[in-house]
Amino acid sequence: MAELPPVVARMWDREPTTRRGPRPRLDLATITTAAIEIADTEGLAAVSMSNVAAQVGVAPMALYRYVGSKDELLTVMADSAVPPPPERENLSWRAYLATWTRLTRDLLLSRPWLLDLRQSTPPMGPRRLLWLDRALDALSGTGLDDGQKFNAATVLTGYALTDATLTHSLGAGGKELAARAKGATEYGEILTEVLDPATYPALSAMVRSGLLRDSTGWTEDADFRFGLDLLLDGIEALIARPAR
Amino acid sequence: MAELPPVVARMWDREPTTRRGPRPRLDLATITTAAIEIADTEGLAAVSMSNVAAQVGVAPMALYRYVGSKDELLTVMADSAVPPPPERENLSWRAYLATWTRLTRDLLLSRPWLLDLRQSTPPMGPRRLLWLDRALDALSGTGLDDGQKFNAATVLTGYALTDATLTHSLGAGGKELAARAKGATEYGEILTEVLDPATYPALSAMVRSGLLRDSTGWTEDADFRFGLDLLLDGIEALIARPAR
DNA sequence: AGCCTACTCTGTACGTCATACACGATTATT
DNA sequence: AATAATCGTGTATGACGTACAGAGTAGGCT
Repeated sequence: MAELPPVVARMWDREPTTRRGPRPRLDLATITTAAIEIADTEGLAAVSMSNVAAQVGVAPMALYRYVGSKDELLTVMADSAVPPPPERENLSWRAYLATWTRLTRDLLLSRPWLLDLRQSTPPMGPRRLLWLDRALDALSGTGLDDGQKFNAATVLTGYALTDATLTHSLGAGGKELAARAKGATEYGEILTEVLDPATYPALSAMVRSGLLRDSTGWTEDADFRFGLDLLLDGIEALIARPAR
Repeated sequence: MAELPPVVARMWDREPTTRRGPRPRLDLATITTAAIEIADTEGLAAVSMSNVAAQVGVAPMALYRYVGSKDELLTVMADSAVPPPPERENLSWRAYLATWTRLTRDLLLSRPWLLDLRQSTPPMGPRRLLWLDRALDALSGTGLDDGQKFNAATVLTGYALTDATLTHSLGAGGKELAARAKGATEYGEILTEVLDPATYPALSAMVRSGLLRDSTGWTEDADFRFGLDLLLDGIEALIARPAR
C-alpha cells in the first residue's frame, strides 16, 4: 500500500478522520471554492494566498494547514473547477466523444485561467479522472487496445485545449493587445504589416487574401467541428482497420 | 500603416535606427539569449529580471530599456527559442508535416519551459510564424481552402503540445512527485490506490490491467506516431473529399 | 479530573520579485 | 556650444510566498 503524495490524499479525502486539537474552521473545499471564485472574477493573478485567506475570513498562514503550498492549491483548483462529464445516454462512441470534447473546450473558455494553469503533473484529481474514464468507456466496445484508447483521449483533450487557447487569445488576448497599442491592431493587420512575402510566402498570401482580417470565420464553431471531425474520422478509420 | 505594439516592433527590428543618447551596450538579442540560457539550465523560475541582468552584466533596471516588462521578455523568449523549420526538400505534404510535427514536439521536450510559457497572444514572432508558413506551404497543392489549412496546422501544433506535455509530466514531473512523497509513487500506483472501480470502471480496469504500470509503453515513440497518423489520416481523408 | 500532546490559527519577519522614479552620464541634433 | 533625448544606475516600494514561534483548544490518556 503505497503512500500517497499529500495533495493527492487531500483531493481524495484520505486524511485521517479523528484528529486532536481544535476543530478546523475550514476545509479544503471551502478554500478551493473561494480561490476559484477569485480566479473567475478577477483572474488567476489575483489568486494570492492573502486574497484567498481574506475571502474565507482567515489569516493568510492558516491556509497552510490545508494546503502545502500555493502550487498545491492551484493543482486542487484545476481539478475542482471541472464539472461532471456528460452522461453517456445511448450515444454512439463518436457522438459521445464529440460532445465530450466540445464540453471540454467550453469549460476552458468559460474558465480561461485553466489555460494558464499548466499542469506539471498528470491528472490525478477525481473529476478530471472521471472525464478520462468516460472517454475510455465510450471506446470500450470498439476493439481498440488500451494504449489506443488512451491516446485517442489524449488527442481529443489536446485538441480542445489548443482550440480554446487560440480562440481565447484571439478574443480577449487580442483586445488586450489592441488596448495596449494606440492604433487599430487586429492580429491580421499586424501580420500584414510585418510579414515579408518573400520569406513567408504561404502565410502572407493567406493573410492578404483576407482570412485573418475579421477574427470570425476561423474562430467560428464550424472550425472547431471541422478539426473535431478530422480527429474522429481518424479514430473511426483506426477502428475499422483490422489490427495494429 | 498601423502602429505596431512595442514588443512586436522589437521582435521584428522595427525600431528607429538613429537615436540620440549614449550608445546602447546591449540589444534585445543578447538579453533574450541570456534569459534562454538561464531557462535552459535552471528552469523558468530562475528567469528573474535580476538574474538575467546579472547574466549580461548590467543593473536590473537597465533591461527595461529593451523590454517593456517581464511578460514581454517571456514573449520574445518564446519566439527566439524556436529554431528554423525543416526544409521542404521534395517531401510529400504528409511526410513533411510528419517531421514538422515531430520536430515541434522534440523542441518542446528539449526546452520544457516552453510548455510553462502560456501564450496569451497568438504567435507574432518571426520564427514561429515561419513554422506556420511552412506548414501552410506544404498544404498548398492539396486543394484545401485557407481555413482548412490553418486549422490543420493548429491541430498538429496542438497535438505536439499535448504529447510533449504528457511525456514530460510523466518523465520529469513524475520524478518530482516521487521525490516529494516517501514511498514508491509511480503514476499508475497512485491511480491504483485511489480509483474506485465502481465510479471509474473503464479507467481502473485499464490501470489494473497494467497499462500505466511502467511509463514506457505509452510514452513511447510509437504512441506519438500513432496519434500523428491519426491526424494525418484525417487530413488525407479531407483532401480526398470532393468539397466542403 | 487533570495532564499531555497534537493540532489550529495568528502575528511577525525575511527574502525575492517586478517595477516606479529620479539622477548623472553620454551623444546626436540644432 | 547648447539642447534634448536616451542610456545605465541606485534607491525605494509594495506585493508575494512562506518559515517560525507562540497562544489557544480539545481529544486521549492516566
